[in-house]
Amino acid sequence: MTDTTTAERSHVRGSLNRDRVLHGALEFADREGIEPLTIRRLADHLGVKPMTIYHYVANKEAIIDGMIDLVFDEIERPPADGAWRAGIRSRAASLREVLRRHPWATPLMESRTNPGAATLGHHDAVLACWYRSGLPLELIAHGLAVVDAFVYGFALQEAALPFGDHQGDLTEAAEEIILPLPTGEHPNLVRFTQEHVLQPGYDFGRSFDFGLDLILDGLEAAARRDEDAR
Amino acid sequence: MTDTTTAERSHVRGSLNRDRVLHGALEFADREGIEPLTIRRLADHLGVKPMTIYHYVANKEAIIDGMIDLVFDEIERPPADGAWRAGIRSRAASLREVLRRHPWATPLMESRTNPGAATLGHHDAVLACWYRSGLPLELIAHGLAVVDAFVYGFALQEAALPFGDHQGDLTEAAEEIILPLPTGEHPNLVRFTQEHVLQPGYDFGRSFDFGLDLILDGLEAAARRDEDAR
DNA sequence: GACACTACTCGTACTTAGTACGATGAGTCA
DNA sequence: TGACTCATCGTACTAAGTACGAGTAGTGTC
Repeated sequence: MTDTTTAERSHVRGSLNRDRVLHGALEFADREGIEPLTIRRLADHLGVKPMTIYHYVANKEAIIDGMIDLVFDEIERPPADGAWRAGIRSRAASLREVLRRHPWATPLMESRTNPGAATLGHHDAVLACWYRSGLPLELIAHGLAVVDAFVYGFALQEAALPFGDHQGDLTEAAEEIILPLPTGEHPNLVRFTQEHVLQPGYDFGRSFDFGLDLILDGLEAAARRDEDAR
Repeated sequence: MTDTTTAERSHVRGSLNRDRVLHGALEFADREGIEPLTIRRLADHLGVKPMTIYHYVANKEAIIDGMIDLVFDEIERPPADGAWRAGIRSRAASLREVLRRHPWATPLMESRTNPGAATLGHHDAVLACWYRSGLPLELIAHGLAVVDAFVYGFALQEAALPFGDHQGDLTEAAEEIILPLPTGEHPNLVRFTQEHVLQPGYDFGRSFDFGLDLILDGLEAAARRDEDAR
């Protein structure tokens, strides 16, 4: 969205720049996770020595701020026109997809105190869509909070699934963690695992569309009730 | 829930034990956050030297596992009888309250691969309540995922609010972050801040009950539709 | 009462982080 | 050519996690 022209390098001498640092960090975190992301390893990944990085960013915190802003930049914004419900829906779906690509980011998205341009722009565009709905302000605020809570929480749960969400891993993990439990102590956990999680075709992600539509339906119903009440 | 008898200390000599380590860590994290929680600082907090701690826990990861299990232990479980909706509702409210007391815990609740007894027991009790609802399995799975996603996501957002959620802090933060933005660049952000967030009596938390009821209503409606369809 | 034993505590030190400070060297322009 | 600039990096300091093994204070035994 915010187009990252590679322009501003007037001095071509340097092979590195802030952009490459941030994208390198993003790649690294996607592959290895955010905890293993250290300045030294990032430097290796970028083919430079650790201290070189500090020429482009103030410190590690600034790198994380920048990474989160890159993530926000990837999220599809609701179009400036069209039905609000479709806009909110597709933005929510996009947010979820982006968080699947960057599972380490979920807990950080709303907790950074130094929002970047893409972050602010994204939130502004989302608010624009909500405002366009014509819903009463109270409902807009509720909708905003509930939809985002749902998407972030869902992403948090998806991130906790044994990686890749390629069936096999999940099956394996379920069998390793749940089934060997002391016999009979957690009957419901075992039952649910066996008759649902371990069934062929099981897909946690299916609950996403279900939940999102459930929430949007509920909001529209509330809007109708609200309208009738005046 | 899992009652933590101080019994198993047959040798009274030691002033420390695993329990005190974990509770100390919990207190520390509640007060200072989880990042500042280091073995050295925890040792200070407990009045011992760092290496003493390792007599009671294998390593820092084990401390975090234990802390999360303590948090799960604080969550009110749905009672073994009574209406499922009330059980799910009060458990969700309790989960949210617990996560408010331990905001650092939210991202970790579902991502630890070494669940403790309280964690497993909690999930088993929640599943029991869902099963008691008599909803079709597919709906149970959706309900489970959607309610938890909502609560965790909501907690994540609440944790991101300038601490204490004592009005003043939030007002201050909103004024410091949003209002000084480049004039006119984020009209919706500014508008929403002014006409909603900065209004007297604003309370983000109100959206919790709204969202939770919206989801539960939606589930009941889906259950009715499902029943009619057979 | 002396002694060995055990459980707990801690001192020391090694490894891996973040990063301050200043040196080096390559290109640029006068 | 020499002064200047800027990107890169070497060195080193501080703070983490924690391995290893030494001290020590009770306890039970003869």
